[in-house]
Amino acid sequence: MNALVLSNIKCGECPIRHRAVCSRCEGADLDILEKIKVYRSFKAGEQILWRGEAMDFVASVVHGVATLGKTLEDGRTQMVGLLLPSDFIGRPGRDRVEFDVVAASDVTLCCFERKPFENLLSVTPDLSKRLVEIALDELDAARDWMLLLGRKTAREKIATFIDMLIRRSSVEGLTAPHDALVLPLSREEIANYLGLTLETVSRQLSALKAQGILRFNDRRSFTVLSPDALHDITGNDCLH
Amino acid sequence: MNALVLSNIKCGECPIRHRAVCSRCEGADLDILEKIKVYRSFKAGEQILWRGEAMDFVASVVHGVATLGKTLEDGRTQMVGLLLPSDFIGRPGRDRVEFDVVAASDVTLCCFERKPFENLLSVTPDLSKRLVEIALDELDAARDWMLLLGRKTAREKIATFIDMLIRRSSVEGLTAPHDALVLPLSREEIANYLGLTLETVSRQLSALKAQGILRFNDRRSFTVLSPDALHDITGNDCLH
DNA sequence: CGATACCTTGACCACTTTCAACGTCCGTGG
DNA sequence: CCACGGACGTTGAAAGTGGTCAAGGTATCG
Repeated sequence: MNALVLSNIKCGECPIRHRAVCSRCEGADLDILEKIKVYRSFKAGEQILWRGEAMDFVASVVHGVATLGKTLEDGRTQMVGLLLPSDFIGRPGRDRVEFDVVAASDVTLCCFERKPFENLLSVTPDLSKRLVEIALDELDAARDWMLLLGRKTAREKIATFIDMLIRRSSVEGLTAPHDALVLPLSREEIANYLGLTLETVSRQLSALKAQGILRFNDRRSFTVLSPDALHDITGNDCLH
Repeated sequence: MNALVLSNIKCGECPIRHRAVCSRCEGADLDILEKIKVYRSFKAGEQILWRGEAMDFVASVVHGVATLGKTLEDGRTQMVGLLLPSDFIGRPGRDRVEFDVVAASDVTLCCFERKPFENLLSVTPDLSKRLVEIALDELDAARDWMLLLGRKTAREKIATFIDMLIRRSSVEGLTAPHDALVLPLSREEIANYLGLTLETVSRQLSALKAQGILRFNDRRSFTVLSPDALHDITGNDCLH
């Protein structure tokens, strides 16, 4: 890991405090976290961690979007996770990652040195409980994505992806003025997330536009004109 | 959950003791587990848990194979996990499952009542550590499967599946005499695991047979004549 | 011995990928 | 300021992989 070190902001003023791994920590515990944390920033496209690399740090995403990806020998890649602000990198008891972590946009991480963090973990049930909760949420998300990758059509995959963006649109960086949403990924990255090619992604987005379900302001920002129609396409349980 | 209750065997004689959730428990902790455990058995094809159902029990698989599956409204299903002997059902702090659990063969479970189990969990770090470890292993497995579902060809999927059977062949129930392996699932179940149709599974197995990589004794049991050739087909990192 | 569930194989079809060309946006340097 | 170049995105046509539909085969259990 090789990145700019920034000046920290106080935990009390942190925009992701309410959802991040530290959300249940107060007082003395928070003081310790405050002491061992370091902000680091990465430019869009920079590799944050390489598969198999030892992790000296665990971290929360403060700003920006990062991707977790796996690659076959011949270069085919599949994204296995998307890290938005407040999401966490690092697992209790594991010192290396099994995938590449890449900054999809400019990213700021709140990094904790591994050793002190694990020490705190062993004496702070709130922290370790939260971490287990986060891991289980990721497991649920991974399994939902398995259903998408294994059984959904290109159309359903795109609709599901955008539906997920709507659900997570409260996090910073996914919204533009006038209720517009922002695609946090390029067409190629979306393709790698959905198990498609970038051409298919582009065609399906064009199709949703042609059907009046989406309206694009520019290549990255758009408005969902008909959220219900979109949700119906996802193939997921209907809401009513 | 609705199943036969069997007479228990002693934890000390349990075939899955060394790998299961209880593997790190000794003495008094094991005595408590022994007291709250109940063996239940299910016939092949029986539903063990329904998606969304409240779980009164958590359990380890003692004998047999169970599947975790998700289903879209129109009936398409994707298997999101395979439970072999020693694998665990149930998550710390979660009282319902997000998928269906079905017995693929006759299954025996070692069930622990939820409440006493969670009480024990909160005072037995060995047990909760092991449970977190299990959840993280499942997360890794889920992500490997995402790569398979999103990016591998039918041929690679089948090869990867059989390669995995070889790796896990030490567990009871996957081997037949003379080094033969046993498919723990029907063609349709394999298809649901790999995001294929049963016809494609059948064709790919026939192709591997035609190439002299597999030899079938009957529909469920076969011998891998060329493990290296099989592994090369998986698309995973080569071993050397 | 027949019924049924499971599996195999073939022919055809559709969806997604592949390959290719063109378009658009944006930063850089003349 | 505009021209150029490169990254990114769109669209079209052709190809190919896996799906669908259909028929027949095989094992197993009454």
